[in-house]
Amino acid sequence: MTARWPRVIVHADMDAFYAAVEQLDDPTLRGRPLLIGPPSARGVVLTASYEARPFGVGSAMPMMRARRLCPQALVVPPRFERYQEVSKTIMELFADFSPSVEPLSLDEAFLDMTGSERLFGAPSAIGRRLKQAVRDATGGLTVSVGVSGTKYVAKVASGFAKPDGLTIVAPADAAAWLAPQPVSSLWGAGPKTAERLQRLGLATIGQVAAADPAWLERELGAVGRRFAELAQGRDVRTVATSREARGLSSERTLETDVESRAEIEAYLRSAAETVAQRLRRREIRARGVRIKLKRADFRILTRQRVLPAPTDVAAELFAVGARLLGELAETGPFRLVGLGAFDLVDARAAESQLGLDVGAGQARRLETTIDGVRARFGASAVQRASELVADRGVGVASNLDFLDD
DNA sequence: TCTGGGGTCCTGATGCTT
DNA sequence: TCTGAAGCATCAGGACCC
Repeated sequence: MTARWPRVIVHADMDAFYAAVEQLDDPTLRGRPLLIGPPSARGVVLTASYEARPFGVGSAMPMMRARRLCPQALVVPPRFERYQEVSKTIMELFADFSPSVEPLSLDEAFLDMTGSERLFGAPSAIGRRLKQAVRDATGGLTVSVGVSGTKYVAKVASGFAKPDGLTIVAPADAAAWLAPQPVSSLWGAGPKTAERLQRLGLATIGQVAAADPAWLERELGAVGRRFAELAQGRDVRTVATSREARGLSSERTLETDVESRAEIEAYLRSAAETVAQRLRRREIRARGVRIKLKRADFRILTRQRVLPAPTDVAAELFAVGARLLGELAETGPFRLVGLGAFDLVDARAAESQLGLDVGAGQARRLETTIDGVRARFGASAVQRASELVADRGVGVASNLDFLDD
């Protein structure tokens, strides 16, 4: 019997999630190489099924290249609503195991299982039960699970024996277990940073652990200090059940590059509508707008501006976006156009700040019409009201009872 | 052999205020 | 009134993650 761990952190990561869901829903796809992703010429692979991976195909690979490497693979367009539905089932199941669940994406989450040994057994038993529960609840999907004393080690462990893996790393063994892993396994070390570490003579996590943390910080900045801690198996981050969104954006890679100002504006307008709708759905507003353009040579340009007042109105987001575009000296052609909102604030807090409370029953009290709203709250409120109408598919905007929800 | 979309965090430059 | 330092906010870009 091992000594009781100070913390028991589980990282659960579904195997080839999108592809696995497609194979679950359509038995004729089982055992076949699948590429989940848009069939467009400029798309990339979102997920490759395990049958496709031996051909050298993986996530983020350009679809055209993946199809050349694995011509027999079937390209399946993603069905995000379905993945969200399955994800909801899985996350609800995780909540039965622990009140402290932190979803990282549709297909992975951390669970803090500290203190649950009496109920679920030792860490290995927790892992086995979780895997079986996912299989039962989804009708056969597999999940890889890592269990350790910190988020970082649990995460590396879950990726250690994919697919359908279960890796347990006792906190006392964490540093030794991490030591032979490549530096690319460090959280926050992508290709660029891994290469920098290599140039510094550090190829494994053990070598990072043995390096002087002050030197690492001098060489790499804040990341260096973090790497030193992670490499020694130290990670004080807790499982966070809720996180406030910091920004929200919509962007699109175009089938062909665009140069005309009018065309770029049309894409900005559409992105502004998407962003505004999502802001309203979450009852938040943006205090800043950012536009993003990617040139044909892949150089990314961004321009941002802080707004005089928080907004969730598409027309206002677009107006600022168009102004930023107008101030830009670069002319394109551009392959991607996007618009984002940042510095998000709670809608009700923003409303009370502005005296623009059209959301909470006030509209009905006024027995309101659009003109009434305009007189009382100004044109921006009218604009917001009409966008709310559009959101809900209501044809006539004269009665604003629908605002009271 | 061509490179997505939606996010987060960090860094360095710059400008404003105290 | 001028100057410099410090602190802060803003901005643009880079890197990373799933």
